[in-house]
Amino acid sequence: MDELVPRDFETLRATILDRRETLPKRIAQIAAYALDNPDDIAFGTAASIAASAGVQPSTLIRFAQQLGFDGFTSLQQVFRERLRERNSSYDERLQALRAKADAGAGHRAIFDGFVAAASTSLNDISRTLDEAHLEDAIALLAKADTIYVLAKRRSYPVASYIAYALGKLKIRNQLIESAAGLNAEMVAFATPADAVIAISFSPYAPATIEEARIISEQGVPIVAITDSSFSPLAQFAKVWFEVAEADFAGFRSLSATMALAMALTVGVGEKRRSAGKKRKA
Amino acid sequence: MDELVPRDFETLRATILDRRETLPKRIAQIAAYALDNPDDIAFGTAASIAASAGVQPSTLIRFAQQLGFDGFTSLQQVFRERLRERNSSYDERLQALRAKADAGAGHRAIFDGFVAAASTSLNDISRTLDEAHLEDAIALLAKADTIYVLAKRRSYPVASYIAYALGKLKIRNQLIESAAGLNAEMVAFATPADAVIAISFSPYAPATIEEARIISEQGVPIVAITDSSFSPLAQFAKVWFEVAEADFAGFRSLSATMALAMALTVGVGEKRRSAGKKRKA
DNA sequence: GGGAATATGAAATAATAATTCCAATCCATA
DNA sequence: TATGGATTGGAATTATTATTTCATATTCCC
Repeated sequence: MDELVPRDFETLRATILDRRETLPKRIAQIAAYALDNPDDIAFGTAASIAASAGVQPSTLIRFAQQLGFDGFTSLQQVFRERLRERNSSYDERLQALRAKADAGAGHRAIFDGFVAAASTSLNDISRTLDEAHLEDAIALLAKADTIYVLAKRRSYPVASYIAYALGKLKIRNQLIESAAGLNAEMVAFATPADAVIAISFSPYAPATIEEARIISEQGVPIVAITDSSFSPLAQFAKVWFEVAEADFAGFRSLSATMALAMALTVGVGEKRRSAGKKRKA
Repeated sequence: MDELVPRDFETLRATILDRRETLPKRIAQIAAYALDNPDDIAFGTAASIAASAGVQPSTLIRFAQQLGFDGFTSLQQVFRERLRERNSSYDERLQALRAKADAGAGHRAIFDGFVAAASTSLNDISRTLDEAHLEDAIALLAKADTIYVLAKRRSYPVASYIAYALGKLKIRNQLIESAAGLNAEMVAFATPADAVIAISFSPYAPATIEEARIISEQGVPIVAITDSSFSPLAQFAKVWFEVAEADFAGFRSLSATMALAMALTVGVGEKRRSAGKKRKA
């Protein structure tokens, strides 16, 4: 043995590419197949992989041995490890990144942390979103005259994006902003024929809660996006979604909330378009 | 057989959680282990998994059979398929989802589309972000008296989040909003001792470009987040980032931009904190 | 073109892993 | 507390899969 055995996928890949020219035909064939279909190597049996690649199982083993492994099985470990890595819970990565950032490991670590927090949140909501709630919420919003959008502080960016998207889709909407202190008046215009999208996470902005309470007492149905069933928003809402956003460096991600918000918005647009002919006539 | 066999991981997971209460002790033990360590199930052998979970291999097989599989092997397929899925390029998934949404496959497909678009964008920026630019941008912003934040329309939510985060971090900042039409005056206050974060994507909001031009002519350094080197913002900027956001149903994701924006913001906070003693004294 | 070294195919063999079976144990119920 | 049914442990069996072997083919020098 004149060499170290590649223990991780990237090294292995580099080694293979490096020797590509010098490999015998069939071995090169399996080498190419391995780089093109790493998942198959990870999961398949020697026989099945060999068949897919159009070689004999023994060739596959020779390939592994040529790379310094003692057999196909240990080569396969590297491919499996790769999947594990790639897949290793974002939560763990996030944990590691938080530690790294705390230790002052540069700004790239901070950036990676935010990316990981966003990814975690997206994974999470993807798993937990209740489809029936989504349908209910869209149905409710689609028949509203005006959609009011209510969110402050940290959640405000989501509200402003919803308002932008609704505008683009030509859906009448009103963002309840606090700039001029006219919120109470704005809220007073809402009727049961309208609807509200309200967004708030712990610690809940008091103004959001208060306005949600008032508006629900006027009989206006509310779709809420919040973070737990104990949220005061949940009790005012006709339909509510629980969204758990991962946080990093003290700032929670908005990615999951954004995705849900956009799905609601575009969903409403779709629903109106397909139901439009009847009503608008 | 009184039931359908779960063919995908999510269904399987739901089935397991559903029956958790009614399962015999050892079976419940392996069930919990399976949900906690899905990767181990995907790659391990019946014997190794059983050992890790503290049960007999036969129990593992009974577990599988109880769920309707005909053995451990077919149960394992589901866990392997999950890894394959998770790992299969988000781009391909996005493609499929777009088609599905176009075909009117319900609102869940729309939601999945936005999640996939966000994930794709995050993956992408994670790969392509230039670390040196990040350092430069943070250095530039950290020494600014006031950070001006400039973005309209689609990018406005990002700007508002930046402003919120800067405020939280006690960093003086000014969001250039258009509400009262006083932008020109606001912009006129900026000096070369300040800095700007400007965000704009094609089709570039004319107001953003115009204000960026004016402010750069006043000698105020600009950090830009935009989508190509041809962007008019890029030419006014001292440092600029290229961010490619995937789009779905006509709306581009903001997740990558958000992650970058947060990294800049928190990065500036960090830098100020570590340099603070010198300057503030 | 001849011959040695190398590469390949196919089947035999060895290893490993899944499954089955049965005795022992646990648990609920009368 | 006895009894039947369900559950569990552990070894025996069966199936599957990796590896080895050897005969055959190919390639590369001289």
